[in-house]
Amino acid sequence: MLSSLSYAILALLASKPQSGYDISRQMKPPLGFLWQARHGQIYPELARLVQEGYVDFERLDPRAGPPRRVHAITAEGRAELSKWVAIPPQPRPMNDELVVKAFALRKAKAGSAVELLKDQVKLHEHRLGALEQRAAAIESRDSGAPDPSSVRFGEYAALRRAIGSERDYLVWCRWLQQQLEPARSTGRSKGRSPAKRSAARRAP
Amino acid sequence: MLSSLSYAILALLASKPQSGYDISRQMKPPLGFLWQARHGQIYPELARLVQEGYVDFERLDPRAGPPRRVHAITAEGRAELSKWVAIPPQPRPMNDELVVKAFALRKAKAGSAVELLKDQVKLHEHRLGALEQRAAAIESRDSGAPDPSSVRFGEYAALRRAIGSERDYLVWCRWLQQQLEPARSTGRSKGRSPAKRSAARRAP
DNA sequence: TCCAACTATGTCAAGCTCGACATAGCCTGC
DNA sequence: GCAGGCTATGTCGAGCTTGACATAGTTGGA
Repeated sequence: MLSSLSYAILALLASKPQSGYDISRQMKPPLGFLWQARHGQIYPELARLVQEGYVDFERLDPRAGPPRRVHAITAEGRAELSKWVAIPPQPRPMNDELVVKAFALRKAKAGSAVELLKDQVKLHEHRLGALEQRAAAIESRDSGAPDPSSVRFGEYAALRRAIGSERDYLVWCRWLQQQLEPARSTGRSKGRSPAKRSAARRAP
Repeated sequence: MLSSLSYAILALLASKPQSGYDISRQMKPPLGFLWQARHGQIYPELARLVQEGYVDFERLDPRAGPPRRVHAITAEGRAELSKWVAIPPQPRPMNDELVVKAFALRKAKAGSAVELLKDQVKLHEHRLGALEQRAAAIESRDSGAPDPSSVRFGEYAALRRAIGSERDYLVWCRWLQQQLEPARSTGRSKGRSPAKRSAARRAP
């Protein structure tokens, strides 16, 4: 049985032959949106896939720069991948430290929490922007969403998932900021009525 | 340096003294919404926290059932927790097999993919329902969202995050289903106009 | 009566992931 | 000239996580 990472590598190689370095760039956190991994994990996995016969490679010696190993998926690799695609996925927990910090917020000063949230919002806005740009590039090329039979459909579907996820994350961060702001202000909140405060906190 | 799991345990113990079993029930996948972990990871971590002095416990021997160890956070534990809450969180990648499968979808029959999505939707609808019920219970108790100073605020914030995440996941699953359905139908699609098909696929 | 499921705690091997270390040539700016 | 950054590949130890195995009393149904 191959690891999930192996299948992610096979999926990338099925879309286009490429080097381990190319793969690691696409999977590199925090911008990777298919499967995040570091090169330290990718190269050994790639070597294993070659050994098992699911992938082969060709050495390329460009004039400039170090030699590259361009990997391609084999017929066996394609068969293995399509078998795997049809079986139910294993859900992985999305354990997020920020959620734990929000849970334990009462133990901290509200000020540091707001600082922390601002940084998080900035980080996720950056990632969201990059993802949206990529999705927009595909949409302008295909005049909307690509057809499921298109080579670009897979990337587009993965992008939509990542974009939705980031937007939702930002919505939550901003909701949390809004909750904390009235409590933090030392002077300004005096002018605000309790009714207004309560309305701002009310769930939709 | 403690692990993220340790802080999640401390956060739970800060809200209420409880046994390792209680903690493992709250963290048990797939319903855990603060931090997911199995008991096999929780008990050793709890023992370590006791050894480090961040947690202590009391043996309780109920008439019925096996003896329980009710753990409580110490003053040192609270200090450690509030120090940690103020530092920036480490982002963990949300690697989802289903996204990889969607990426590699062209390699599979559309039929099995739709089957698979239906199962996923059912699973996530179930989790979403359970989370919404919990959130609703808190909202009815507090007539809306709890105040940030409330003991229930942390749980409510974590719940909102999990609920948003599930809803977003379901939106994506249904979008993907919609994309695949027209392509899968062998006879029914003949009556549908290409314009309609294209409009259904268009990005918002 | 026996089997299954739940409470309650614990251990452990195997596998996955991260971050650091290592090498080496090329290019750009100071 | 040289420091820093990029391309490009690889190794490795430490730590995190999973899933199975282990124990043992209680409750409820077939």
